[in-house]
Amino acid sequence: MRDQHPTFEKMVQRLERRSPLSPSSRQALLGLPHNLRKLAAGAHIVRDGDCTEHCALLLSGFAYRYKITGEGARQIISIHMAAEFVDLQNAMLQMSDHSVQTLTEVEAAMIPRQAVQELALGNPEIGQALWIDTLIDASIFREWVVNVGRRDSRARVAHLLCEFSLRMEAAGLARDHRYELPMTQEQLADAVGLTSVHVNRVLKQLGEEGLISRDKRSIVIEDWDRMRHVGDFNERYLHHDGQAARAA
Amino acid sequence: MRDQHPTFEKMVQRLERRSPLSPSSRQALLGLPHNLRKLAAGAHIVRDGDCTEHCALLLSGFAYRYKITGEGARQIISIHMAAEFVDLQNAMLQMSDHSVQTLTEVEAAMIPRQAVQELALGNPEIGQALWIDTLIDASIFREWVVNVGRRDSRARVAHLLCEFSLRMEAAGLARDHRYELPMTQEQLADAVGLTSVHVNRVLKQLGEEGLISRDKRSIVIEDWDRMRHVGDFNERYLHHDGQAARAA
DNA sequence: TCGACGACCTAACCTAGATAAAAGCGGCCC
DNA sequence: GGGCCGCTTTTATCTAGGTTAGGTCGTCGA
Repeated sequence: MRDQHPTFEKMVQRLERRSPLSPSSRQALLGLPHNLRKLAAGAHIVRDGDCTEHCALLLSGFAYRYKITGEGARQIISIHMAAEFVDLQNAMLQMSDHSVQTLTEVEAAMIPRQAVQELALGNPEIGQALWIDTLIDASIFREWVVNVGRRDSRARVAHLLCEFSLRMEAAGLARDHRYELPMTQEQLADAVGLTSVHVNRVLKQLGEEGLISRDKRSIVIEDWDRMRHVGDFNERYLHHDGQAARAA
Repeated sequence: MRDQHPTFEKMVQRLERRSPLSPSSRQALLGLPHNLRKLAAGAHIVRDGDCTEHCALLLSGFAYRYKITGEGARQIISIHMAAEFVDLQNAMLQMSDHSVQTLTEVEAAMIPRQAVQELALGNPEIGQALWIDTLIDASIFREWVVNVGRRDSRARVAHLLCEFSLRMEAAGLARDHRYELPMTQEQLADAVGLTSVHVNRVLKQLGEEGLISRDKRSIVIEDWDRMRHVGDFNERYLHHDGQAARAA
């Protein structure tokens, strides 16, 4: 596979944080066959109903997962960033039940789903690491159900900004609660189940209260503790910390 | 393990619908060590923050997964029925990020998490089957994000009733869109992100429109097609159909 | 037989957030 | 330099669903 994109290394580190990997497993992951694709902002990686033949690993840029209701409303279900797999979900399930679209320009490694499956089946250590990775995705989905189902608009937006901040930092893409939000207010609205008008009001208010400041798309969380409180944010669900699974 | 509870067999069938299992894998699953527990309605199986040592397989009865917000509101995240694992999620992740409580009297097989992990690591076929099982849970979470984020009250309730109907039938617990709903209107409300008062309004309205009829907790969906439409329900996300993964 | 309790139901009123419509405001392309 | 387009911001108005409060009904236990 010639010289590997450096983000592969980050992906392996990400998996390793939760699940031990032997040197050979590490090599196997780094050696996954793939071809590189450059995608413009707004391009689709997977569409609802596709029978996916590839599993995309994001090498740079951002993407989001969404569904459209019968009424035509969009709900964004998760946001993904470099070193994350999009559609490990769909690599194992025959047909995609949702769409994934890029937020920014994206470089992605398209890995044949066969290769992922064979690796997971042939190497239980890797199988387990990938499994845990999807379990953490599921944990984030659960938190989003709560966010959208039971928090008011202020908390919803604050919660999303907090989640983003921590995930960006964990990915090495931000520091000091300061980052570039790669989405429009309309996309933000579709992520928290509000309208863009109302998201705008909330952002303004959070600014006036000194909780955040922003300039164009860049966000600074000025008062992390208060923001955490306003957003009812507890990072435990991200499972960023340590060992997820004890070795059996 | 003496004589196995018959629901173990159903659990194996459930897994087999999506992922092939050899006879020996089947035997290994049936032979999982466990002890039986009988739980009263309203008992906790796992609490948010617990370090779980067991993974519960529901043998009879119903349970639900939920989180409580800082404001004290409850969001129900999923409902589980016989032959389903609750907390396969938590068996692999160190600490539970949510609670699971019984809706009815429940018999559960408490399987030591070590045993599940060893089996998944030692037998990739089983590892894959369990992985896929959790991926389907995740797919349901995604649909719930949409339900709660972007559908109006009528559609939300209808959607939940449709999902329940199909899942009950798939589990052999119902027929002809007729079933016993094992939850109060308040729990229903917490599942769809509404108040119980409003759920009551909506149920009444669905009844008046001839979409459902009910008597105490028992529900009959009188007009499945219309109900499906009202609830914007597309069962694909349940992945009930066939092969989820092609054998590698 | 009488509470006590839990679930269900209803009605009157209120508000958070939706909707609609338009004005600013950069870019960017020609 | 001018026009267009996508995004943000704002204002005014409306409504779906929340809140509060109370009533009904069935069950269970004393």
